[in-house]
Amino acid sequence: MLDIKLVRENTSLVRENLKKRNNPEKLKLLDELLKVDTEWRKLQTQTNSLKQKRNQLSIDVARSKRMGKPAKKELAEAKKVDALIQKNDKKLAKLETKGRMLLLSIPNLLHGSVPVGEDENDSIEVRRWGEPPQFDFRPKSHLEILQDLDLIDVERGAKVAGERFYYLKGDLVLLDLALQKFALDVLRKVGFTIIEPPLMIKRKPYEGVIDLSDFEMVTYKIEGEDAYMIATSEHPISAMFMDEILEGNKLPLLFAGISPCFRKEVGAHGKYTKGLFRTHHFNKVEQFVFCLPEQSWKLHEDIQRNCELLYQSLGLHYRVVNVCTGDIGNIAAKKYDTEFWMADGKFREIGSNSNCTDYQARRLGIRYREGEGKPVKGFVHTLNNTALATSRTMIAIIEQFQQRDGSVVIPKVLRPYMFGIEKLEKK
RNA sequence: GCUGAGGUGCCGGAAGCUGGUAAACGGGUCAGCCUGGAAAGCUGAUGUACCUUCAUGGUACGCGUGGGUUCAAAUCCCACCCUCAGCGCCA
Repeated sequence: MLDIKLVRENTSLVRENLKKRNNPEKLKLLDELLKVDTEWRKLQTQTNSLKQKRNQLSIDVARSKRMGKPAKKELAEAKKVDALIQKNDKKLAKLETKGRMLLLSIPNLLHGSVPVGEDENDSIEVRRWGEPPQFDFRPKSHLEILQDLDLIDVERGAKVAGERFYYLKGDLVLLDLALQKFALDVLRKVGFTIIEPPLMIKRKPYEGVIDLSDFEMVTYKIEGEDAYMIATSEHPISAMFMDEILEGNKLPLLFAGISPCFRKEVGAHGKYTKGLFRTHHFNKVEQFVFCLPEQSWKLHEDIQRNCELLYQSLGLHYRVVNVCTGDIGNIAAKKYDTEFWMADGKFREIGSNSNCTDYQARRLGIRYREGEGKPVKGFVHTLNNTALATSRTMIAIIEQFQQRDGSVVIPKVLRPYMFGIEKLEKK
């Protein structure tokens, strides 16, 4: 959410920003927002003076009563004023809701370094690490390999839980756990606090974190309860300090969240969904940062380095993309996607790193001050970056390190976490 | 899940809870005075929104949240959230 004052006072800046996004709808919404806001302010002022009148009449009534005099005239007048106030209050509430919805739909201000473009094809590759693996045989997809090795059961996953659920088996489970522990160990060493968040959260904090449309498209709701399954630990962690004031001298707060992630994936039609790539739940270690505004751009690069360090230690071939204006979404001011090489020769997303500046924090009411007792200075900045999503990282390992005999070599750094196993192979 | 107590400012914490302008007392922070400088002391300020202005000033809102009754709600009524204590259930 942007600051409504910024929208009012610096409309041209907001307008220019929207033009870059290849989304003319949003410009219309901005105009509507300005109209609603003007109307709201006018009515607010009007209603405030009506309330002043009512308060005065109320005092008059009280005074008359104390002196034992009837106050018929004042009561009648007060009733009239009150009716008007109630009417206005209803209108105000409507305008306020409408204004808030509109304000929420206005996306964040983009950083100057974000490339302007229409869709993912206009995003710019900023670097590439490693070399694509060379095979002297036809490389298989991870799903083929895992099924050949009897490490996954997709059919029974579908029978019991539905499409895009699965059973992981045998050493593949160890690999999943090893990746999580490995990521936590690395992040812990560079100063992150490990967090295991609640896996279900209430509607109100969730509204502060995601777009309304995401409730339908992404999150599972528990029937009959005010509870939603989290789609990533980013959500409960960002909502953690909702409506709180943080001490500036204790920032930045660095959290390494670990949790399963639950996603409906309603809008996944036409996207790549093979095997473990896009499933209804997966495990993930996430980096989440609360910081001062002046710290966020450096930290954005820092946490990018962290996740790349993980992929490099695993020896994976990947590239980093600066996501363009048409594909960046509403919340981030700048976003890097990290994409890994798959056996069909294409790069696909393994993680994404967003600097949300104060956009998320304003919505959640997370502010900061320089120290205890000092006045509140503003909203914190928040950043989130995948450290390691196990499902996609496992795909990368399996497809990039597959062998002619159908086995898969385990990266050396993971072996201490899985009883020294060197290969996934047929038992 | 049940029973009981509670939720008040930047923080602690009291009174009001037989409806009539909420905030004693203590602490923090900021500004001013004092000082060679500081501490202490004294004085004032210290939430949000809207209008107005060069400065400023004015109004409304604010007692966990959302409703209701009333001219008027911290106070009365309803629903919900959370904390603590006890009981119950439970890996």
